[in-house]
Amino acid sequence: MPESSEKTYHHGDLRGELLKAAARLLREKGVGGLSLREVARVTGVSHAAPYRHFKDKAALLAAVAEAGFAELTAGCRRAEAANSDAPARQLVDAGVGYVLLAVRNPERTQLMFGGALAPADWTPELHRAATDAFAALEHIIENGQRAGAYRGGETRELALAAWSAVHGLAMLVTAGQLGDLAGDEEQVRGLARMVTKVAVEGIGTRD
Amino acid sequence: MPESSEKTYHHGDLRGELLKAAARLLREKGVGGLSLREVARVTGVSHAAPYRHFKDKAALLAAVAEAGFAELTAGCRRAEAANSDAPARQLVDAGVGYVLLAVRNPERTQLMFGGALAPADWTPELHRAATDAFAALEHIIENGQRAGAYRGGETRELALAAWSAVHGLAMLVTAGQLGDLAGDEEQVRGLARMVTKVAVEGIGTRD
DNA sequence: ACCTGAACACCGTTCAAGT
DNA sequence: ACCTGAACACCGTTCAAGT
Repeated sequence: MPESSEKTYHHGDLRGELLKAAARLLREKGVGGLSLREVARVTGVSHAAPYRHFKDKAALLAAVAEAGFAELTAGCRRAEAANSDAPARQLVDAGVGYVLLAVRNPERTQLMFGGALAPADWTPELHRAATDAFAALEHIIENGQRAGAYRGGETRELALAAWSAVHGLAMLVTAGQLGDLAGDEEQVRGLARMVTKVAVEGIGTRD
Repeated sequence: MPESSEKTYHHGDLRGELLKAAARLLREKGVGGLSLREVARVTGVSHAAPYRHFKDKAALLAAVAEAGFAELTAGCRRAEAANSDAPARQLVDAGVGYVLLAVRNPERTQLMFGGALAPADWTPELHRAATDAFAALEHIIENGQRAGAYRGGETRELALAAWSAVHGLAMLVTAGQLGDLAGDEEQVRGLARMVTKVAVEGIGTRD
């Protein structure tokens, strides 16, 4: 509640406020329970106002998902930078980070990967963000191949195998398929490390 | 359109018809586009009638998801039976079957794992069906351990690693994250085989 | 026992109109 | 330029009433 402008039609950044409110409501009520009207209500604006800033509800959700992919990419790059010359550790760190990020934002993860956003609702920006995240992972695999830690050949395939393993665990945990692990971050970390290590073994040299 | 009963308040099996209609609409319009009112409309019954057979919309969806888990379990058992004394082949077959089943029913897979069903909406029957599917996979891993193909120790952990890999690929494909592979079943089969083999290597003996 | 029809409180989206 | 308020066509769910 800024004292300066009192009520100058929401001091400029309605778009940003809607985004923040949407992220919060998503976390609280889940993707099914989030309504555009409530986002507007909570932001203190009429239910038609969001349409000045987003084409429709899906566009708002796409923007939230985009931020999620950006965090995934950043985590991957951090893991790479923190373990130069240790490709296997790069991959394990990135994998653990991926799963932890998912478990800390289960509803957003469902939004990103669960099909709440129909293919037609994927904005070009969202596509870019998702592609970037995969590229960051692929880069880590490439490092490992160059160092002779992983077998040669199709980098894309090895990256897909590693991604699948980590992504699968993340989805199983966020869906609650493995029991209620949401609180027990240490256990999640352990499972993520185990699964990622199996992937490292699986794509490793020697055969 | 049976000629016998003409219109005797829908010849007995409204529950079954609703289930069938729901499965069809789910496939056609996705989990977000499916409404209980349309299920009723398509079945030729008033929009309040389904409530005689299902507590609410979530209960109907849960029943559809349940059937999906049952198919998963059946596929696993088929893969096991078809490859007795070849544990690695059991796992690869089961994995490929898992991914193919998902890609053939993308919307149902999103329903089963995508979080459209809130935790509170998981019926006991649905929980049972999901647990059974994991148990069927675990059994295949156990075979491999007994045969000395996989390393000893926690069967649950090895099974989780394998499940994560296969599940991750299935979710990435059905979410369209890997491009539009829905049509190209041969390519999906190839990717599934590759990912499952990496998992077999990863949990294999020798280190 | 099983289904209907009206009713209620919500949605997403559009559009004229206000400042 | 940016927002409002009424309107429209939908929802899920409930409940008295019909057969």
